Amino acid sequence: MEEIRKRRDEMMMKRGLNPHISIDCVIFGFDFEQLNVLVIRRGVDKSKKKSRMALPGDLIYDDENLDEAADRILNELTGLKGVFLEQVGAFGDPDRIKTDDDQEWLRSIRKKPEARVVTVAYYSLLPMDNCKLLASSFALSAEWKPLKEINELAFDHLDILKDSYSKLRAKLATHPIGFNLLPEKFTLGQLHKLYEAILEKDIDKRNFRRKILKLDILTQLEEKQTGVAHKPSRFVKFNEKNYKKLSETGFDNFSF
Amino acid sequence: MEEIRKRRDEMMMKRGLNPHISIDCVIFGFDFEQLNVLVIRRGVDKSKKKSRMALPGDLIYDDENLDEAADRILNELTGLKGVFLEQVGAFGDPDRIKTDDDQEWLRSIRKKPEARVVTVAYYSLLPMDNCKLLASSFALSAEWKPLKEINELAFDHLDILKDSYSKLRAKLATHPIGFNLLPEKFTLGQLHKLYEAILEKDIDKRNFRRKILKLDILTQLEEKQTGVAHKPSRFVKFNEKNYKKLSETGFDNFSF
DNA sequence: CCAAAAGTGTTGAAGTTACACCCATGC
DNA sequence: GCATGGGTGTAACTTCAACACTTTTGG
Repeated sequence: MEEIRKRRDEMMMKRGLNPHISIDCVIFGFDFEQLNVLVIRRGVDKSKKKSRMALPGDLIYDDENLDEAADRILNELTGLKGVFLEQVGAFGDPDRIKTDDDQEWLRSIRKKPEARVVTVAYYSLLPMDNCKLLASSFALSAEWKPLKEINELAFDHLDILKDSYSKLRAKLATHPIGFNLLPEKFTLGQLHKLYEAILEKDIDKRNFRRKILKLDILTQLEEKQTGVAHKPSRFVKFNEKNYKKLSETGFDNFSF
Repeated sequence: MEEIRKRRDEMMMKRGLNPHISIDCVIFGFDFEQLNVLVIRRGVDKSKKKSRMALPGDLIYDDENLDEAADRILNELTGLKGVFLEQVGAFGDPDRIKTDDDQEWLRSIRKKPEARVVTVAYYSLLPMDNCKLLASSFALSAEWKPLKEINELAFDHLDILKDSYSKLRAKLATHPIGFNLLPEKFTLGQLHKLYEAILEKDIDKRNFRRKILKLDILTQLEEKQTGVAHKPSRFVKFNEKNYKKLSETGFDNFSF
């Protein structure tokens, strides 16, 4: 703990941490069954009761903009670069630091633990497979947790998570972003399950396939699944060009 | 100028201005012809060249949350309370203060003009009629300007405006929010023009009316227009209950 | 042979688009 | 009487929702 603070203090000297603005990231991953969120252990475990987990986040540096800071946090934690990342918004209730536990945690990592901090939340979609979970300057450890099982988080992180999730669902209704949660090659069945998991409802298989295919953003590959105990599915990947275009325009609807 | 700073300094003593976070508001109004935006004059007119205009905005107080701060700014400027207000997001490029002009303005109103400030942007929709334009602690004067004629603004306010506008359009495609720009009683023709103005395209009159009416959020009134040189239109107003419900759920579409 | 997911079409209902004329009013 | 926007219906087309069976593989 003392170590962490020391290292951070050194960093601050060099680069200029801004103690008033932080970034928190809601990192979504899909394990082909359900939606998961990356949460960190803070490690204030003094009194043996398990401390609440938190969203990964950090203060920003004075020489980086908000998107860059979010990118940095994501990269420190997962080793990934250039993944889907979108701002959710700013959260800044004066009383967002609620519990003693939270306060203790802040004292352990911040120079001015009592200062009001406004946090800017981002959500990110990434393929869970080629993603390591690294300890980092702001997290003792990190782990994936099913979205449905997350009932409490430190600070106002549960609010942030809820907002992020509803933003994800809204965006999914107008933009083909779900793909960001899957590996490069995937099957329509996986995509189908992904939509069902995010939207929390059953979707008719035939209608789903028709609708997705009509978007014309997928290229069918020759390669098939192996080692599955059922008829193997053909893999698909993006048609990058069409996908980009559609990602920008979206397929809005009350459209006239 | 000196006056303004003095008054603000007093306020800060009492209440605690947070010099690191500001709020900027994009206030949209509709004059039955086109979309307008409320911009303020900053009044740094020393060198006689007209200074650029800006979005209304202010630092936040330490005891108010972000939504409250936005509400306060809006209320100071227009006298209105409880109007439609939605967060756009945080903007915080380290170099958002671009010109000498901007820097001079900051020196005139802020204690620490060189500090990095992250701003949280909101957009607001309000009926232009019962809205006064008041000078306020952060604006010498305010005026409506057609959106289309705004080609430059101070700081990064033009970026904020663009983002707000596209957020407005996206939201309009899924939620019946356009009504917030109209007075309590309005005609379908006015609403039609409003949609055309925001979406920047012609919309077939009959299809528009059918689609809007099918939402079942309007109540037809007996009262008709007077003093118009054509067949007078019946006024309509909301069915509050249905409107609320639809505002929350939206009428999304890629929906399965 | 059994379990498990892949893959495939049709039909009826609902929604969308495009389009033209008469009406009520002020001047 | 003329200019202006208000108000109305239909037909062709597209999209959507609901629904069941055969195929391929592993075990």
